[in-house]
Amino acid sequence: MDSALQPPPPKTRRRRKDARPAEIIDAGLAEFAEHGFAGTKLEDVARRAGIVKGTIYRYFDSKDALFEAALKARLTPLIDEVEQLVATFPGSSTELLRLAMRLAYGRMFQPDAQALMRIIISEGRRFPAITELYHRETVAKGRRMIAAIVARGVARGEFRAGAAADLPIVVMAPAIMAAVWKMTFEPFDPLDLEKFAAAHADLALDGILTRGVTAL
Amino acid sequence: MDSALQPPPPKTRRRRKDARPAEIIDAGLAEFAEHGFAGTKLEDVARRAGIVKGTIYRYFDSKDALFEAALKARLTPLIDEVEQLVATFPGSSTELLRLAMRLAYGRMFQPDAQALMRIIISEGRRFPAITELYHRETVAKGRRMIAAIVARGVARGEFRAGAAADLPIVVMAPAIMAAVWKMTFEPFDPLDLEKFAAAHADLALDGILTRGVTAL
Amino acid sequence: MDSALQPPPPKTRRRRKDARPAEIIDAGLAEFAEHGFAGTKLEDVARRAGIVKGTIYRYFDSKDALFEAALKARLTPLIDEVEQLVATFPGSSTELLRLAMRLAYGRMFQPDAQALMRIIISEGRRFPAITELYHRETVAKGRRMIAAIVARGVARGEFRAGAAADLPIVVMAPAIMAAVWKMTFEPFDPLDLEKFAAAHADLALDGILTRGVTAL
Amino acid sequence: MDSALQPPPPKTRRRRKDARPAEIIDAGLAEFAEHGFAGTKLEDVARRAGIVKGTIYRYFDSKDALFEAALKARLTPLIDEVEQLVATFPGSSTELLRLAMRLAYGRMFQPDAQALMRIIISEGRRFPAITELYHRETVAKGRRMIAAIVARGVARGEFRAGAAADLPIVVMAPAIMAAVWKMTFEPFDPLDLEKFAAAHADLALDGILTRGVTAL
DNA sequence: TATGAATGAGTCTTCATTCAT
DNA sequence: TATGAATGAAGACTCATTCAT
Repeated sequence: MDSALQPPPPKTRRRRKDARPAEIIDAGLAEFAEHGFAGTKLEDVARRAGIVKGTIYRYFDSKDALFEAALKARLTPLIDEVEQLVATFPGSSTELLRLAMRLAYGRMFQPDAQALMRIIISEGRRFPAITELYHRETVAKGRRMIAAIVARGVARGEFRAGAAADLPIVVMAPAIMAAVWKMTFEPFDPLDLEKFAAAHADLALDGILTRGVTAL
Repeated sequence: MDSALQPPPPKTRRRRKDARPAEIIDAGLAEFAEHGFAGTKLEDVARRAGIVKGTIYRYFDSKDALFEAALKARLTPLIDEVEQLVATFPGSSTELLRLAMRLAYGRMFQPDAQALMRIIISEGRRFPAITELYHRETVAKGRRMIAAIVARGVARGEFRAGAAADLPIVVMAPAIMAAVWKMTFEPFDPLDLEKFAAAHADLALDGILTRGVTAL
Repeated sequence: MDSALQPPPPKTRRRRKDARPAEIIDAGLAEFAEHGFAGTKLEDVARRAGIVKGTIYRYFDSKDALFEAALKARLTPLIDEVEQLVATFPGSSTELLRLAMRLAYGRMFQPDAQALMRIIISEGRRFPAITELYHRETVAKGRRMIAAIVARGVARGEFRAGAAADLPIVVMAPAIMAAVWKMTFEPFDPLDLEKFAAAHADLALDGILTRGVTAL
Repeated sequence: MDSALQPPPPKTRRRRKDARPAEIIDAGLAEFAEHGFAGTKLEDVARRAGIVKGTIYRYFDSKDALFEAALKARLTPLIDEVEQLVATFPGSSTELLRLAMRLAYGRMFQPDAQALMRIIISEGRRFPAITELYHRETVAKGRRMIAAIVARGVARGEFRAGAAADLPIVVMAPAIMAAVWKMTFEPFDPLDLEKFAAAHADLALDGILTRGVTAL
């Protein structure tokens, strides 16, 4: 997916370490995710990219510019066609929801996506344009997708109408917690993603209440 | 609760610039939450506290020390007695869970708690000791609490055993998403906390599936 | 005259090298005159002022700001009262002109004035605001002064009306050449200022033609 | 005159970007005059010459080398034969002086000569070898020329012996002021060169005093 | 204790210069 | 020969920290 961003290796051997923008962006993303914007030293980015500090400026006007470019490069927009998928999906809404959850988990826990998320949470306030972009291309689309699925389920009588269905993002919410957990507490208290995803699905579909019992 | 950290106002009037540690900590917390550790300038902290940069060093050895002190000061440990509450709670487990959720929401969205959370997410990696402390005093306790509640519900036949009950933190997970959302996307796409909490409770208790239908 | 710009020495002993703005300005002016704006290193300015690079920034926002401040501080405006002097001068216009020339030479060849002039010539294009200020406060006033003197001489029948009297700045012009010469060729071909001033006066008053002979 | 420095265009058509030394020198001279030595970026010189930064190094060893080469290339030595002209000039010394002044003005206000002068004034101190060369080839020769003319005038009884005749450079001095003025204050206070030259001649020949009146 | 000036170790950024193609 | 990428040594500017008062 991201591979489109990295042009194929050049035909002839390169100078020293092959330092095209893409590698700088990779290095930058990693450093920004690790140290935050202010805490990142361009020297470290350069070293990680195998080049020298000054070279960064051949491709990016400033640290800010690199930051924005790096985030934008990795911000892989959710495909809009999902809504069509929803419309044409042959199976049950439960299956569809499970599929969506698998996609979401599969995507959210890619290293790049994790890095991006961490950066957005940490630095978003200072880079509203990027936050807005991220929100528009990823968050909002994801929300529309899950809303469409829930709406379908309700329409077909598979899902309950109610407060949860009215704010369907809550259905996907636990995945965010898992992501935040992983980027924060993993070293002290690792999270078993498989189990968590299963618990998530279990909760989201059936709730915690015993079957047949009317919730308070 | 925090009051223990803020000594009672002195009996006599203070100088215009009243710069005790607590005010420095307040200022520091705010600045750290806003700009991150590396991005925070002690000069700004001082200005916000109404004092002068050098004065900070009268109370804190270094920026690091202030950072740790500020976080520790605001890190209000969850009271351990909750488990007793769970043991002695007279009502239904649903009621108990709703109560816990109210407590959680009431607490997590205090400005201080939000600031703390944001800082932990942003800077946790670089300050493992603090992250660990936060995890121990807040996260782990919260998890034990919710686990106790769920266990009680299951034991009393009110809650389903199953994947969710096995990883009960998932029950509280959506609140985290709300917190992250507020600290990140609120300006672009505000979240109605009341509605969200209601949807959360609705989902957590009943799931999204229609009643009486066995989930796939 | 400039002394007004240098506050009296402080009552108590100073820290290290006594580094108030005025000393930084002195150092800056010297360095700028010697190396031009771009060629001047703030480190050198600091060293010359007996301080450290960073200290400059306590007093000046940037190299630019120091540059402008330094020039403005040394730009001692010509006193406007000269015109009154012209109106009330009791002697002949020749005496008055000689007096003005003495003043001009006495002033233009002060080290500060030389430094200022050299900087204005070298950097004026890049700092139009300063050039304009210099022009307004020094050059234009000087020109008005000489114009007034010449007008007086013409009115009293002492000076010839004619092309020179119509553009009286030409009367003072040779002094500029002397200044430029001194700042440029002095090491190779020193200029005897006394002799030059005498030659200047001789030329300006009598011209090169023999008396009684009508020029071409 | 300069043509010796610019080789004739090649017989065959050139590539689009025709970047021989002469064009680099043109560009360099312009940039140096505009921004000074330190303030000039080779990248800008290259762009102005229609080539690329690295190419400059094919022709010049360093920025310094380009600087010197550029100045030397434009430094058109005054022709030594002037002295012969003086010796053989048929007309009056006044006519001869006027002729010399016309030549001087005609030459000094060429764009190249202006650029050169500005650079010499601005950077001369840092490049004594060039300053000395300029002095030797232009200034000193000019001075000899004017000295010869004045001497002739005095010898023929047309010019007064006296202080001005003893330091004949003062006769030409106003032209320098005009040059400095043009390169510095022209945007704020333009100088009418025709009028100035006329005033200059008027002053230099007749002085400001009324005819028939003994000065001072 | 509080201040504010000073320090100096960084950090970003620029740019003359080199080098492989 | 010309290019354009890369280098690395500065240089402007910042800011945590120190220190005299």
